[in-house]
Amino acid sequence: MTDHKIQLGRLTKRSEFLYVRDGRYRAIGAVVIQMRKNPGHDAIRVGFTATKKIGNAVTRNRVKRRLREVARALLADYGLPGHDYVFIARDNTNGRKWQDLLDDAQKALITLSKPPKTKT
RNA sequence: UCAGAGGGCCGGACGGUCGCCCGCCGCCGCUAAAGCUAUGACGUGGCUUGCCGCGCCGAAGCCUUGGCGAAGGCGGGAGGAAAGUCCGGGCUCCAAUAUGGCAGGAUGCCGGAUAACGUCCGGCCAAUGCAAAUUGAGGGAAAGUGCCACAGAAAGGAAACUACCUCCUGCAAGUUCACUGCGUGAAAAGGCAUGAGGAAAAGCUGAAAGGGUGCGGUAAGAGCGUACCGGGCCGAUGGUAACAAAGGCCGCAUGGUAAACCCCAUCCGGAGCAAGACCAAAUAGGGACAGUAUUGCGGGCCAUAUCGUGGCUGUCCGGGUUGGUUGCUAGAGACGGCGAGUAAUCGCCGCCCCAGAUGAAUGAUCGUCACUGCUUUGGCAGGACAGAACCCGGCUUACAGGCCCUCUGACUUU
Repeated sequence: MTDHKIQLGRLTKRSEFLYVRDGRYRAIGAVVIQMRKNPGHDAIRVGFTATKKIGNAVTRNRVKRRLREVARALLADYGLPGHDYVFIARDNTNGRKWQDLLDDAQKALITLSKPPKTKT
């Protein structure tokens, strides 16, 4: 159980998003998750991205809120400390059922938490 | 009841679980500054030699104020268009954006409202509609210039052309009559051609053809005359005005286009909260003040008046970029009542505080009930347009579904 509060940090600068973009990523269902180890801290930090391809400002806001709830529900259990995450919305994120969206993100996070098989 | 016109309003509701942003409250912790003191340090005096008095310093102690952090409590938290960024203002800077002119731009019936507007309200005129109503860049075409495609004879000082009418001359054939013989003469009407004149009524066109129709008139015609319609000029009178208009005169004279140039009138400096101000960090040009020289430069351009700035010397210090703070939300403010006004709107009183984020909060999820559609009547789907970003007043555009009020026309009934 995770009774202790895990403080989720927030990515706010463009350079931080660009840093995570060069890390590992996994796309399942309606969500794409990028992850990269950040030696500068040992917390879990997260950012969200919804491009204009998703829709107008109202849909982009709603999609980012859903992804934020997904991250709050899952990262405490499946996130690795000292890593930065970026959740990217896809075209069907808005219409995806809530339980399916949770499953997608959970699978992606489990895959990412295992060490990579082929190390380059 | 059906069809239609105008205006106003709402933009699902309730609950469970888990969260976000801002403000306030009190508690705890940390921290900064000021103040107070001893069981403290120092100086000095007294004496019974380890106590007392005085002065001063000064906390890890007390107290006051401020800041930060975390558990908690309370309050608030997207729209009618928040949108497009199309107008108008407030606010800020641009070295002063002052006065006059030019250029450029915008607006354009009249009156009112307003901080202002290209907005709104009321009215006038024109067009459309049976009507309620709607629409209108709605000043000037006798200041000037330009343009009027295609078609058409002609697209603008009214003339040329076709066709029409009259007259002169010429031509050849025919008709009739006479003489007579295979021809001659005469006559009237007509044909063709040239010329002169009349007239602008007819000419397929075109968005538009220099008033229209009828009758008379005439060689043919013509406002040539006349009746009606249309038009122009003057205009009693009404209205603040746009404008309306009784009546009179004129046979009728200056086509359209100013979302073509232009003319007239009114208004307008530019850029925008990524404006601007402050703090911290770190690398090259640099900045401030004083003295000196007196000319150049500086609003889109010119002139006037001030104003700012540049060169050199001396002294003293820090700006682009990144991050943070501020600007930042109490305002042409919301609601209610009364009053003025046809209305837009304004005045007074009462009451309230109602988002301030910055990779950007204002929610995610589940259930119930309403709503809409389909349906085998059990249920199954769906929820429009759309997200504050300095703030107001408008305009424009988008919008599922629903509610209310007023008015018009037709039909039916009483």
